[in-house]
Amino acid sequence: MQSRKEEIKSAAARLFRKKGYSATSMRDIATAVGIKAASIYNHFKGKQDLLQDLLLNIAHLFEKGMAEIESSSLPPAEKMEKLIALHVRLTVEHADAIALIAGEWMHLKDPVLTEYVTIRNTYEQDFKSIIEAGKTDGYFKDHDTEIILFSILSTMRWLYTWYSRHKSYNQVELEKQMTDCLLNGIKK
Amino acid sequence: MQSRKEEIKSAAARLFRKKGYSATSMRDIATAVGIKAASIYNHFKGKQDLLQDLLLNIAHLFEKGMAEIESSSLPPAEKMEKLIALHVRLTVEHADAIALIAGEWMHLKDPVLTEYVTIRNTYEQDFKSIIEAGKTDGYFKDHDTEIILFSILSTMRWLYTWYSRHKSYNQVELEKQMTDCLLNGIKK
DNA sequence: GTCTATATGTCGATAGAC
DNA sequence: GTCTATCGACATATAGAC
Repeated sequence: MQSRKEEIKSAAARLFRKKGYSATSMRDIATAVGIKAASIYNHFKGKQDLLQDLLLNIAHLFEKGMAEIESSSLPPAEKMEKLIALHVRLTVEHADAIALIAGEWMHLKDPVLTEYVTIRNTYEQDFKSIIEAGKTDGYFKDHDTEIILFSILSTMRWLYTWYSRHKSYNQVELEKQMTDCLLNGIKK
Repeated sequence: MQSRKEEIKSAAARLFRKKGYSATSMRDIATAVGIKAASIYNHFKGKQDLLQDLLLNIAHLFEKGMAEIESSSLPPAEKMEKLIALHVRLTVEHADAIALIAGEWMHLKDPVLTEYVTIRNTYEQDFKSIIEAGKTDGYFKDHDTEIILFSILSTMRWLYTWYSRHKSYNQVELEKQMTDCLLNGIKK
C-alpha cells in the first residue's frame, strides 16, 4: 500500500536518476504519477524539497548502518565485511535513491547541502577508522588509507548501475564475490 | 597558447562537471570566458554540440589506448596493469572531461548518444576479453568476469573525484598503489 | 568575431475554483 | 486534494548591426 506522497517520491527518484535533477520538471513527475504539476505542491514544498527528502533519507540509512557496525565488537576485517554487506543491501532496496548520491547531491541547496556533506564526511571518517584499525591489527596491508577507502567506496557507489542491469544475480553470491574481490584481489 | 574555441570548450567542461549539463546555461559558459552567450554560436552549433565534442573526444582517447594495449603481445596481467595506467593518465590529463563520462553522458542526443554507447560497450567487451584471457592463463582467480570488470572500472571511473582533492599525490605512486589494491586486494 | 535585441519556448511556483 | 489559468524568470537560439 503506497500513499500518494510515496508515489510522488518514488517517481521523482526514478526520473531524477534517469534524466538528472535539473532536466526533470515538476510536470514530468506529475505526469508519471497521473496528476497535474500543481497538485504536487499539496504534498511537497517544491522540487528542491523532493530532492532533500530523498537524499537525507538515504544518508540517514547509511548513518544508522555505520553506527550499528561501529558499536559492535567485531574485528576490523569483519566490520569491513559488514560494511560491504550494508552497501549491497541498501543498493538493492533503494536503487533509485542511491543513484542520486552518486550524481545529483550537488543540486542540494543550503542548509541541507551542508548537512548532507557533513554526514558524508563523518561516514568516510568512520570508514577510515575501521581501515586503520585493520592495518594496526595486521589484517590489512600497509596501503595508503585514502586509496583503500577510495577503492572500496567507489566500487560500492557504482554498484547501483551494475545491479540495474543484473537484477537476477543472487544477492548473497554478489556480496560474497565483491567482498572477496575487494579484500583479496583478483590475482591468484 | 589556447584558441578561443579551446577556451570555450574547457570552460564548458569545467561548468558541466560542477553544475551538470542541464543546469549550465550558455550565459554561464560565456561569462566564464568573458564574452556574451550569442558569441559562442560562432564556434559551436549549440550547447549539445559542446557536450558531444567533449565526450566523443575522450571516448576516442580510450579507444586508442585500448587498441594499443590489445595489439601488444603482453601477458593478460601486464595488459591489465597498462589499462589501469591508461585510466590514471587520462584522468590526470583530462579530469573535467572524464567527469562527464561518469555523470553527463546521458544528456547526449541521438545519433551521437548511440555512437557513444557503442564505443563504451566495445571498450567493456575488450576489457572483459583481457580478464578472461587472464583467467584462462591462470593469472586471475575464477570470479565472475562481470564482477571483476565492474570492480575495476568503477574504481577507475571515480578516480577523478579523488584526484581533484589530492592533486599533490605522486602519479606513479598512485598508479602503483591502485594497481596493487585492485590486483592483490587489501588483506594481508 | 562579438555585440544588442528579440523570438519562442519551458520552467517552478502560486491563486483560486471546485 | 486536484484542477485550470497564469505570472515572471530564464532558457536556447537567431537576425542583423558594427
